[in-house]
Amino acid sequence: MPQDRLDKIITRLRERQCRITPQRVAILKVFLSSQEHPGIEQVYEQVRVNFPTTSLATVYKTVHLLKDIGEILEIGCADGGNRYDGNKPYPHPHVICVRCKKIIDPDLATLKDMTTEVAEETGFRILTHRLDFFGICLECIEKER
Amino acid sequence: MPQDRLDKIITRLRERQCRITPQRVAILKVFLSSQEHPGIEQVYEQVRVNFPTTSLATVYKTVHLLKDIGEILEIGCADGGNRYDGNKPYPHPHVICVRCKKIIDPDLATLKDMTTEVAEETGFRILTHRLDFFGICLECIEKER
DNA sequence: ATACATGCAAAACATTTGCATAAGA
DNA sequence: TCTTATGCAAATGTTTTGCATGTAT
Repeated sequence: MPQDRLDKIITRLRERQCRITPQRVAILKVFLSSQEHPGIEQVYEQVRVNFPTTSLATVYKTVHLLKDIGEILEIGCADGGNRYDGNKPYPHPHVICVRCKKIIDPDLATLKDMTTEVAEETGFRILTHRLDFFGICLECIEKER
Repeated sequence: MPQDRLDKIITRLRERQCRITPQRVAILKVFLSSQEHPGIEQVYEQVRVNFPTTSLATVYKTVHLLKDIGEILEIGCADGGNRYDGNKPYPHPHVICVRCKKIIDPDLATLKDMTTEVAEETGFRILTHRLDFFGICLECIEKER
């Protein structure tokens, strides 16, 4: 778990006069130590291992806060519940298995100046983007045989 | 409104032993004649002009059906309600204004063999993808001054 | 005639909100 | 101390579902 990043985020929260509560730290640690793009429910369950009184509302509020300050990225999954990326909180592609819901981050050589290209063509001031591929992962293809 | 496409979809529905009801035809016509990527509520209101007894549930069920057979594309808008594209029901990029919710389809020179690239790198069988840019359109930039 | 679709209301979810209480600073 | 965060329950908004009735074929 990247301790330096945790410290950096805590500092940023303090600067915003946000209070550093045990719940917030616990939620942050779940995001920073998870490679599985957890959803709200997973974060909630993880946090309740050590802080059993934590409420779902607090998880939602904290996630909203972290999203607002740009320290986690929301992956709109449309179907059941959003997922979040706390390790690479900037726009990047995802590959999502529609069977097991696994999400991985591919390396894409393409996808360079697409944002620039879109801005020039549309006149939009582009703030962010999302690029998600949906398919079936190797393991699920095997299982289907 | 592309009459030939409407006929083609109706034929496909018949082949699936689906019944061609006035509500379904009305919903289809809204999708085929709209360039504004309507949401459920817009379709509902449009359809009720001519068929005032139509229920929201019927709109949802028909949208689900059309999505299933691949004749409309769902644009996951995460925030308030999904939007749909009945004119280009295959994956293509969108540029979405976060202020006025306008959605336009840009022409992108890039974005060629990205799906192939992802499939090769991850082993996934890629079924579909989405590429959405979020920003502020020219009109909304003006209004903000 | 007989499936299948409709429309209504209720249910199911995810998420947000109001407010009294608890607890960081 | 004083303000902000928590936790609960209720509210919200979207989408789904069960079922009796209606209707396309």
